[in-house]
Amino acid sequence: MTPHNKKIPRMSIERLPIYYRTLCNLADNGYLRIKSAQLGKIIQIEPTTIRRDFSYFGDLGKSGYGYDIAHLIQIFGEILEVNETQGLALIGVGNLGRALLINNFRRNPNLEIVSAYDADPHVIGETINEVTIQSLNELKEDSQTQAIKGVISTVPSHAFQEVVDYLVACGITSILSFAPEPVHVPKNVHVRYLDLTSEVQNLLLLSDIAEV
Amino acid sequence: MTPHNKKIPRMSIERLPIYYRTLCNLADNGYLRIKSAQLGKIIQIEPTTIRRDFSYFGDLGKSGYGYDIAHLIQIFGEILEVNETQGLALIGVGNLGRALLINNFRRNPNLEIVSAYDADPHVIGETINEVTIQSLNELKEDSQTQAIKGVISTVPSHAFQEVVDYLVACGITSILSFAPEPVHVPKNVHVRYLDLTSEVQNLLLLSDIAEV
DNA sequence: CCATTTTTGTTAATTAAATCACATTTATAG
DNA sequence: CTATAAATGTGATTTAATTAACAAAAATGG
Ligand SMILES: NC(=O)c1ccc[n+]([C@@H]2O[C@H](COP(=O)([O-])OP(=O)(O)OC[C@H]3O[C@@H](n4cnc5c(N)ncnc54)[C@H](O)[C@@H]3O)[C@@H](O)[C@H]2O)c1
Ligand SMILES: NC(=O)c1ccc[n+]([C@@H]2O[C@H](COP(=O)([O-])OP(=O)(O)OC[C@H]3O[C@@H](n4cnc5c(N)ncnc54)[C@H](O)[C@@H]3O)[C@@H](O)[C@H]2O)c1
Repeated sequence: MTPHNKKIPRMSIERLPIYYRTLCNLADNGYLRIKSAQLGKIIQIEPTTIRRDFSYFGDLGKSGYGYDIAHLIQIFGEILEVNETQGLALIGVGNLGRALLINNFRRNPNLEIVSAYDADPHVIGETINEVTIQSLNELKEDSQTQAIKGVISTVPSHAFQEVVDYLVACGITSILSFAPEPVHVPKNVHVRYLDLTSEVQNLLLLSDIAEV
Repeated sequence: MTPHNKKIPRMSIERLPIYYRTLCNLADNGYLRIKSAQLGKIIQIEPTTIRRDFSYFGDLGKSGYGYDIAHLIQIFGEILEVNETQGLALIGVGNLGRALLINNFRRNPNLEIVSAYDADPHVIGETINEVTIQSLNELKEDSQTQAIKGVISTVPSHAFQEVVDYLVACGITSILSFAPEPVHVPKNVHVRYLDLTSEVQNLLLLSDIAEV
């Protein structure tokens, strides 16, 4: 059997980071192999969903044996490009941005906030975790001299569209926002939202609507 | 036509908070009515999806007119229970938890972190934004004297299962975690994850796999 | 008041995701 | 080496979500 050539479903890709992280944890704990049923127990995904997901990335398992954890990590790590540093820029170093910068993806060696920007003159010039906060208009030049693969924005909603317009002008195409303000961008630019309020509201809602 | 009696799809419920927020913004800006097509433009959802979603909650629109914004806000607000304060507890007041507590859902008058807990004696006793940080084992009593509708956890992954076990013992059934550690809970307990690393990895991935 | 336009709500069609079910492969034990 | 057990990978099926298409309803403009 050869690897699929069908288009890989969006949801299978979305689950890759979870697979990757879980497999790394297992490897760290000395495990060498895993069966879809065991993995499913850990991350609460049906084994059959796991097997189908994996099948999109090649013939990764062995019948009667399971999957070699190191091999899965190798394959998934390649897709996630964990062997090259993915430089990120942080826009808005308020309370939330500061927390992200202090942590700076400690657990993910290949993700790194390499530069940070703010509009507040009181904040500009301050150094946190070896990153010196700059004025946002320095980003254009920075993005030419260093690889910035994406941006995390923790600016307030009211500033977000304006910031995004500037980022787009700088050639940034991947933006993750903590402000839920919907923005308009060219279709080659991707904006994802991490919407805390919606998450909390849904959490409370789905508990109310007592489970199936 | 009468309201549906079919089961409301998960995804329609998931979108409610976004509808609600957007409609409130429109109302704040003086708008009185909205058409599914306009709303779709703003939040990037197909008008037909919006109309179908709305239809689950009653006969809310008028042909040739659109939807009355105040009416939608009323209906959706009721479902989201925005008129009763939803008390939340915060567990883990490190850098991230602190940012959440300082903000404390400023923009959402009905969501409120009413108590905060940590394990670190240096942190316990400190007051942030009128909330005094307590030892986690105070939560059991607190949850009996004040309504805690849900918990936000910003404790490190390695502590999360232990914290969750305690929360479950206290009768908490809704938990939002910033640590991606998968935990086991009874099936009446809901855990949602806000997984920053996965979001970033997917953001970069989906940009690589150049858009459809 | 009537004709035209707009826009909803929903049935039908489509697309996407998850799951079932099982033939096939490999491991293992005797 | 063979028989048995275990687990994968994938067609077939089911379930869920989205989108298309359009009849019916309401508004608007003579
Ligand atoms: N903190 C939370 O609990 C929380 C929760 C949910 C969502 N959010 C979202 O994240 C945003 C940030 O939260 P926060 O608590 O860090 O707020 P904050 O006010 O502490 O920080 C915002 C930062 O953005 C900077 N900024 C403003 N306009 C800018 C611009 N045009 N360019 C560059 N920087 C600019 C400000 O100077 C400030 O440092 C919030 O507005 C909200 O939309 C925060
Ligand atoms: N900060 C980030 O950028 C970031 C990004 C992604 C995910 N996260 C997740 O959020 C978690 C918290 O992030 P942070 O930056 O605030 O870390 P942090 O270390 O600053 O804060 C963690 C807090 O949890 C407390 N704690 C530890 N064990 C506890 C227990 N058993 N009971 C109660 N409190 C306990 C600690 O005392 C500390 O105050 C991280 O471990 C990570 O899993 C953080």
